[in-house]
Amino acid sequence: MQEDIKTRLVEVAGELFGERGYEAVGVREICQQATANVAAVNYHFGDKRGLYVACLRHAQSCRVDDLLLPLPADMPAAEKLRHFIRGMLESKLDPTRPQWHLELMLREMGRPTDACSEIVEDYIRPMAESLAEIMQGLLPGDQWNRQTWMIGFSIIAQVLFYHVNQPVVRLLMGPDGFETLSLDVITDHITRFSLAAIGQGPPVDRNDPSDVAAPQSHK
Amino acid sequence: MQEDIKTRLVEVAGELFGERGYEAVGVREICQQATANVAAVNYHFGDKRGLYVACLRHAQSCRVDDLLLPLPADMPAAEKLRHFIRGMLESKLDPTRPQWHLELMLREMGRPTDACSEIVEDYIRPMAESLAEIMQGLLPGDQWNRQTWMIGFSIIAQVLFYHVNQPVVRLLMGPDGFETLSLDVITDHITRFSLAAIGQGPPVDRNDPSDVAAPQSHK
Amino acid sequence: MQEDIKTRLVEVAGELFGERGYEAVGVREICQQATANVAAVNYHFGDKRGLYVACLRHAQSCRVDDLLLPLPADMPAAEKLRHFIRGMLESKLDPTRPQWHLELMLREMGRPTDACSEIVEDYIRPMAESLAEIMQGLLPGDQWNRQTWMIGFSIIAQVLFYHVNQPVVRLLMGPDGFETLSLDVITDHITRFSLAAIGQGPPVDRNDPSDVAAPQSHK
Amino acid sequence: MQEDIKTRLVEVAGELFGERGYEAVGVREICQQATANVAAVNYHFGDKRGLYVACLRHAQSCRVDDLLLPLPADMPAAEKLRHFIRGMLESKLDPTRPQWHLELMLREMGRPTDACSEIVEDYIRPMAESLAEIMQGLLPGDQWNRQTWMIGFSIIAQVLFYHVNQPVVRLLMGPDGFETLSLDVITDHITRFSLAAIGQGPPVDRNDPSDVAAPQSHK
DNA sequence: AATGAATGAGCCTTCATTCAT
DNA sequence: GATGAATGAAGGCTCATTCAT
Repeated sequence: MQEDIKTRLVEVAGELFGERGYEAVGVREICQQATANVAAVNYHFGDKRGLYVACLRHAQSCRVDDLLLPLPADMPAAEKLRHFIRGMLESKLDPTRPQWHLELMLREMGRPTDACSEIVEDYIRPMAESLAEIMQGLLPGDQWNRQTWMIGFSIIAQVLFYHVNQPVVRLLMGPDGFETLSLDVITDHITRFSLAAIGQGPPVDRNDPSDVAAPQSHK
Repeated sequence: MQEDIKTRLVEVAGELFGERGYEAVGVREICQQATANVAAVNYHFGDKRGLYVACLRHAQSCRVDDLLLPLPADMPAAEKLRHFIRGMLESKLDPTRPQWHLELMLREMGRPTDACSEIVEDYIRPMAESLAEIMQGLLPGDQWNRQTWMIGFSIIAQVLFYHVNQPVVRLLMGPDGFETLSLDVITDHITRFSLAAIGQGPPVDRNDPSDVAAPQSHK
Repeated sequence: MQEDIKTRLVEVAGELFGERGYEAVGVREICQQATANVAAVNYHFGDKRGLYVACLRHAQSCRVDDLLLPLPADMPAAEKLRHFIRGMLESKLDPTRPQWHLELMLREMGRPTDACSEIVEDYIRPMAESLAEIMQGLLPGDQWNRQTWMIGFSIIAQVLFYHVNQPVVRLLMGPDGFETLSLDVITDHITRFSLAAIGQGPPVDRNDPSDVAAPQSHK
Repeated sequence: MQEDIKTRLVEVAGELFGERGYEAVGVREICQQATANVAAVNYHFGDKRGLYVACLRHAQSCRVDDLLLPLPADMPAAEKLRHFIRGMLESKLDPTRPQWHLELMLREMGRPTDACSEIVEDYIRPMAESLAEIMQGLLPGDQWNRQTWMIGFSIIAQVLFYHVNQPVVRLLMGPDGFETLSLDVITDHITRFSLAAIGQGPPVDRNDPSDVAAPQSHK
């Protein structure tokens, strides 16, 4: 038997909202793809916006779980960071999992609606805490001073960049250059760049020949 | 006498597009706010999309010039980088100029339309080249290998983060904490973080007491 | 209870289209006269053109049946022709049935759209075949050579003339003269003219005094 | 030097109106094709309808002349009739002369506007008189009784049929059959059909083999 | 005399939503 | 509880027309 209609509606709508934005998607299309009645959205969620926040909530409830899975205690902090970064990047590039969860969040963060603060508390802050914990392993000290925030932002920023600005990156580097930016390459770069910035690794070298030849030497 | 109607249309529309996105804004509203006729958009710009790209072009033409002003040749490369970063950040926070210029571009980059490649070529690429030149001063070598791109992206990413995710940052740090993130503080952090990452400066230290007390020691 | 809304829409639209043409009629006006919502046209017929072809189909389905009713096998061929001609003329003058059915078809024939070929096949060709059959009774021979077509056209042409050019005829003959053109008079004239043309009756004589006095001697 | 703007406007507009109908043609298109200003129509003709009636008048003034050119007095009446029929048909099929004059008239006759009665008096009635004169040569007698009118209508009707219903004829006969309907063939048929109908020629025979082989034996 | 920039009414269509079933 | 037919508001756009020049 097919899934619950409400669930189906949320999943279809989430995907479309993530893909094309709130305004560009019509309820007709959503209901049709979910094999539901046109009135189903209004019946189950009050109105279109109600469905949107339902998607947001669903996305956050799903994501929190697998982004925060505890890493082995004996893993080196640098390796934990790499996992964290890779985990965030993965959802965008991994075609096997629905990417709209993160997509939707990013959209919400870029231009916050009423539901934004909720998202931040339930989704973003846990992630930030997770990252803070990792950094605590790298640079023990006071946990939440401004400096810590900013370092965290610098790391997250790099991840988000590849997430959000993919098309611009493609245009800048050309299709061929862009193709070489595998998940591994990006993960490796951000990790090394960030570790070096906080004095926990060797600096990144533009002229490092190993980079071009064997992008992921630390895998 | 009031401004040229075409200009007024672009300014009003740009603001609204930047604020709410292309689809969420109607030409009727634009024309009303610009005290213009409903048909004015179609008359002057062909159609709504035409007005949109006109906004995009206007935004880009305003921005490009002042971001690329040549820096003194004798300025240290590290200082040039700081200026570059500060320049980008400034445009967001400077209240004397309409902020929709950047808003609109960010929107376009996040969900590129046909006009995106043009923006990239005319606005983004020159900026990238400007940054590459600075980096050439810091780390002489091949100019455009992949490593170079990624380092550039890591720097830009941090700047964009504070542009795009301002509301999230405020929510995470709380209003008080957020207030301390002056333009100087952010500039300083990104510059130091990036220089350290490429081995051109001391690592960033979360526990550095000087940071909290006197954020911008290099000013 | 009032008629089905779809029917009402077709009837109102058909009348207006027949009266003023496709382009000169707006959906607003149609819906208003049919006491329906503005969106009703698009909901029920897809778009305005959809309503138009619906009108066309309705018109054709109403007409086809009663024009083709089989005539008694023992009726003389000449009499069959008279019935055929009278049948065609009747539909124009019969006040009990909406005259827009024919109006619309004539319009379509004069300036054919995509739907024209359909009308021709479903409405015109059966009529042509019906006429051909009658002529086969008058002049046995090959059924569909070019000559046959042209004779048929000459007959139909006369009927259509009185349909289409009624106002011109009135102006030319004056109101009084026009009044004497009863259905019987016209039927009689066309029948006699056509029969004479193919050698199946006495020639028409402009000076025949019986005509003026007792127009329909064969009634 | 180029023609007068007013003339150019009338000619371009007449052609377009004749081709696509009044409503389907915009003043923009007219002015553009006439290399005139958008406001020229309103300036010279008051409004769009003013231009339309100007076209009508122009058409009538042109047509009257060459349709009524006096035929040689010694020409047999039957031959005069053939010339008359051919003259009317010609304007449609002859590509060297602008066909919109007649086109426009037919349009006006089919659905008369305010200008119709004027057209009838200035254009149609002279034509009718011309035809009546020819018929007087064929069947001397009272000039304007009803019978005369109807015979005239029967002749005109056939001509108009091929004029107006060209597309339907094409669909009915198929493209190949239609191609054989040259100007000569049609002229010949109508002439023979009409002469036979009034007892001034041999009847038309569907099975006449000469027709198929040599369509215009009387040429 | 003639222009062309600018107008506002109107066009068809699509939208999210509602209501009787 | 759930539907789908039907709604009215709003969408972007084109139109014939006008007015200052």
